[in-house]
Amino acid sequence: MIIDDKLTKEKYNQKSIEEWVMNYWKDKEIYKKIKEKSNRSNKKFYFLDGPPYANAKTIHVGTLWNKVLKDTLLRYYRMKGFNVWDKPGFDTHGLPIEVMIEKELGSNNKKDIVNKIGVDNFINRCLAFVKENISAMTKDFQEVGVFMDWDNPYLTYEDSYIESGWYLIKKAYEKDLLYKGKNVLHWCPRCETTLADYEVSEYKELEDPSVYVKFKVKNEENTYLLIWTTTPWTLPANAFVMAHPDIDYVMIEANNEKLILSKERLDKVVEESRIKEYKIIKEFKGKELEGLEYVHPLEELVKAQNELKKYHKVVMAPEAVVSGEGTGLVHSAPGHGEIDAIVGSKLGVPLISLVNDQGFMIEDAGKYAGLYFRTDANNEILKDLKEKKALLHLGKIKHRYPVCWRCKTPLLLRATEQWFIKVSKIKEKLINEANNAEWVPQWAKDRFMNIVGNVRDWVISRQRFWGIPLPVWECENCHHIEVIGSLDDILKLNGKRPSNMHRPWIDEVILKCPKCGGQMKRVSDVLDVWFDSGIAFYASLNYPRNKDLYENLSPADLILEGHDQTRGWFFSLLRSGVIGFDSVPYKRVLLHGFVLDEQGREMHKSLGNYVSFEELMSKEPRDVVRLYVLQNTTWEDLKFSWKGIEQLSRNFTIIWNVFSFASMYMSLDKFDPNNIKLDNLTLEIEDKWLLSRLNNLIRNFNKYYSSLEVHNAARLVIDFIVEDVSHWYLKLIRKRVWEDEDTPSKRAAYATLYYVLKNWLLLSTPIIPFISEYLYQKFVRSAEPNLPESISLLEIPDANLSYIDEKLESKMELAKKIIENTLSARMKAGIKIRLPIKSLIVSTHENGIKDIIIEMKPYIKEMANVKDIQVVGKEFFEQAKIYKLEPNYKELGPSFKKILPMIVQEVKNKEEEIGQSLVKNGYYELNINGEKIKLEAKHFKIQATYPEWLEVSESDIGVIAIDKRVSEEEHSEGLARDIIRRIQYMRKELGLPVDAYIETWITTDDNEYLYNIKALEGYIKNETRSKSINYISPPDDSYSKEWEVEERRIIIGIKLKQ
RNA sequence: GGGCCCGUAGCUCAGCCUGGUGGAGCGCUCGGCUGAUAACCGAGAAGUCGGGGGUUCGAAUCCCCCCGGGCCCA
Repeated sequence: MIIDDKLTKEKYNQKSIEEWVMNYWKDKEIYKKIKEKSNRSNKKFYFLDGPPYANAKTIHVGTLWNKVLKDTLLRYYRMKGFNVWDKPGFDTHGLPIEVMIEKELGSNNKKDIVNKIGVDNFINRCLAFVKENISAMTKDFQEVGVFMDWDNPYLTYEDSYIESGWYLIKKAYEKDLLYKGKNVLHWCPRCETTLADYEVSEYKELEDPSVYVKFKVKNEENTYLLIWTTTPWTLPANAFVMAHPDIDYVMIEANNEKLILSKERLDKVVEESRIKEYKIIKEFKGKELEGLEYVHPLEELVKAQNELKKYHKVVMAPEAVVSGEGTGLVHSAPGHGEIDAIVGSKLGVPLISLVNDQGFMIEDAGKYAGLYFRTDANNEILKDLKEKKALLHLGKIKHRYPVCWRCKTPLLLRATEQWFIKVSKIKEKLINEANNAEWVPQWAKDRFMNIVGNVRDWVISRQRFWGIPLPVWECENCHHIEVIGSLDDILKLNGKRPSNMHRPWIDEVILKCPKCGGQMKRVSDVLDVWFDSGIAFYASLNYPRNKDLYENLSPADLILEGHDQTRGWFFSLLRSGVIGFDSVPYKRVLLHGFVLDEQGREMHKSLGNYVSFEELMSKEPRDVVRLYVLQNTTWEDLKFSWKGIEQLSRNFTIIWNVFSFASMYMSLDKFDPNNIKLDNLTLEIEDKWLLSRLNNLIRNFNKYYSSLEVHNAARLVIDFIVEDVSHWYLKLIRKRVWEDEDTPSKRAAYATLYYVLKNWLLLSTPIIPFISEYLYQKFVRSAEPNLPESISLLEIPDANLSYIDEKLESKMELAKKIIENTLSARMKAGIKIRLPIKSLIVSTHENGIKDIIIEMKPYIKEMANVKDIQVVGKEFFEQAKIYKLEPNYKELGPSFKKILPMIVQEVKNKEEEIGQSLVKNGYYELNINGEKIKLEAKHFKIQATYPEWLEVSESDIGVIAIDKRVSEEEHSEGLARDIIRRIQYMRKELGLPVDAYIETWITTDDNEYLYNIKALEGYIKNETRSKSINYISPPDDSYSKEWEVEERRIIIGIKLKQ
């Protein structure tokens, strides 16, 4: 079938195109058909989707970028013949969702959930909420054309997923990696719950005591370590003092006491404590303090100190010593500080917390038992320190202090019992396995390896409800522990299958202790929500219930997420992979950036710079949005700008115009693309050039996709259609397709253009699938109806290397350069393009260029509107140069004295000749009164110019000049073009078909002008499809118009010739 | 405080790995074109390549320090 003209008649509207395509895909079940085709392939590609957190009804623009990036790669691999695994996922558990539901149900704390709401109600509400979000988010993803298996996502709340999670916990247990221990976490004493890191996000300006406390050095008279704290209530739990080994410390004497503190802080401490006089006794590095023992001032008042006093000495902990505050000596209570706990655990210090769930000091706090930590306990402790003369100074500080974001109660750090996985034990294995994955960009791997190298044990337990239940049962009788790996394990221990794997139902499962036969109950914790997504690599494949699938697909060929996931998901996958399977579960990782606002700040609703998905999609077409995010350097942040999108969208008009142009002329000439073999046609140079460019594009496109440089591929695809096809090729073939006759040259142009556009559509499909599908249907498939139903069912080709001709491409580049230079010379000379130029003169210092110019002559002539091109040697311009000599009297005077006026006269007469010689030889000999006189270059200021008629422009190719002399004939040719342009304009105004013939009338009162027009009648007739031109006033039934052309009045009339 | 990334024209960004006279698009000014026309073409103005130091014959590029922004951690 032939190309039809539907496209030409259609007005371009990207949004309605996209609606059409959406409906088409739906009606024809295109995704299903793509999957069927993909599934037949035996080249597997396991893509693992990082599950977005299902806590909202719409997605963030960053999430859109994430999925579009995934989509473009999946589409690419499918069109490269891979069997692509594309199951999407959603992350559904966790505290943030619990809190949202709590708010909705009016719950204030954990007790409310248990007593007022009921855990079962609460969980059901969480589940319903998450389900609503998942379907809303799915709609958003589908909206931007993300082709993934949306009917079969993996959901972390499903029973099968939970069971898969248990598998890993059991694995860890079997490998002796699971243990129960203490960990310091933020705690809200009102809500009686621990808060995860990401919940500690709200701070308040609060006032606290700022105190310098003296810890007496053991066995030294009157010598004290000076520590600083804003939390006196932690002093009873003090275990040791931390110092920095490399910074300078001093011992000073003041008020008959010796105090040890850091040199840097000395001035500040002296000032604050109002010490009037002191002297420095000693100066030394912190290292020297190591092991120095001290006596705690409250030792006798606090029961727990009986245990803690064994550890009272200075330890080296550079990570704990912050410059710019305190004294360089940090009081450490491992039960109440994060760094303290880490340092303490290395020393084997127990994590002793002296505060209970409600914030009151416990019995072990001795004298302070029963007092609330930040108020009564603080006061009582400060009073005692004063009494014991251990308080150097008591001040006040206002600082940012974390508060509970629900009840605004100040938080405290507190050691609690938690379940851990001993990741530190498998650190070496983690490092080895991490090394097996490839990262794009490469620097991401450095970042990752740094994180892996600093791994700590993993706290997996949370005292919450909406999460994977910790599969640990404990015997009430003998405290034996069983770790359950599956439902089968439950049945084996006489347990009943729960109706739902979540709390509270799972808590009702009672097992029979295999040791003593007693009742075993589940430990009430749930798992950290990070656990969930970390097991996706096997849990999403229904492992271990279906082992084949996992064994066939694993490891994942590709994962890709934002760079914040380096420590997040990428790491948790590695960790779970090594715990459960001794290997890294992915081969390649691609990082993408964040979407920031135009100034590079994070988008926040409160900052007013937030762009919602809804707003974006209502304003911009899908393909434009896709291209916008995809062309941004993938791993760098995207500074979102409406203007940027706007600019990018202009490319789409060009794409449309290219196809519209093609379909207009092809349909006019009834071009049938079926059964055409390019190699059988007589291709012109520009055809061969475009075919070379296309295949170079295909080659680079494939290269970029396989190296995951999607942005480079996207830029290339757009550049090609805009620069090579639209701006260059179409211009070159205009003359050829405007011919009436059916010439082989025209056929070749159509065949080339069709081949190129069809292949280009294939490349553009993964990036902008909507317009690609549309143009495929309307342009390609309407002529080749036997092609597959969707462009996505075709394959992206490999480059046909035989078409690539680098030499030809560089020849074209050269021609372009010459044309540019010619146009530049025209500009300077003020000769518009309509006026033909008689001669273009090019001199070059490179051999070979001459041949190229001769070969490319037709293009240069056509594009620059020149009649002839001369290639000359470089001496041409040297000889053409005219030299102006300005006498330099300072030099001439002393040399020639009296005869100088005669010399100057003579020089004026022979200026050009002398100038030439001075430049060439450096001297010129002159005869004055029979006397030989040697003139040198230094005697003149030499200025070189070119003759008037030559406009010269110099470039890296050589020197290019145009002959500015425009003949009368050429001038009138320019005038003829003026006429032609106006007739064309009128034709268009009348809405005449491109191929219609007309009759034309021209009158003007300028007879000379009319004469010139008459001389060019043939040319004008041909260009305007005029059957005849009459030089009388146009008849009434014609369409006529009065024009002004270079200050002449001209009346032109045209009429359709039937 | 630590690790990594980014900083190039008014704006958005290439170039940096592998050192050799600073680029593109948009915007701006001027001009042109007119059967793809809400398109297109040309010219021009515009840069301390974040700052400083080093290596080198030569640094946007390699090294060190600092400043600003981002992510992750402390």
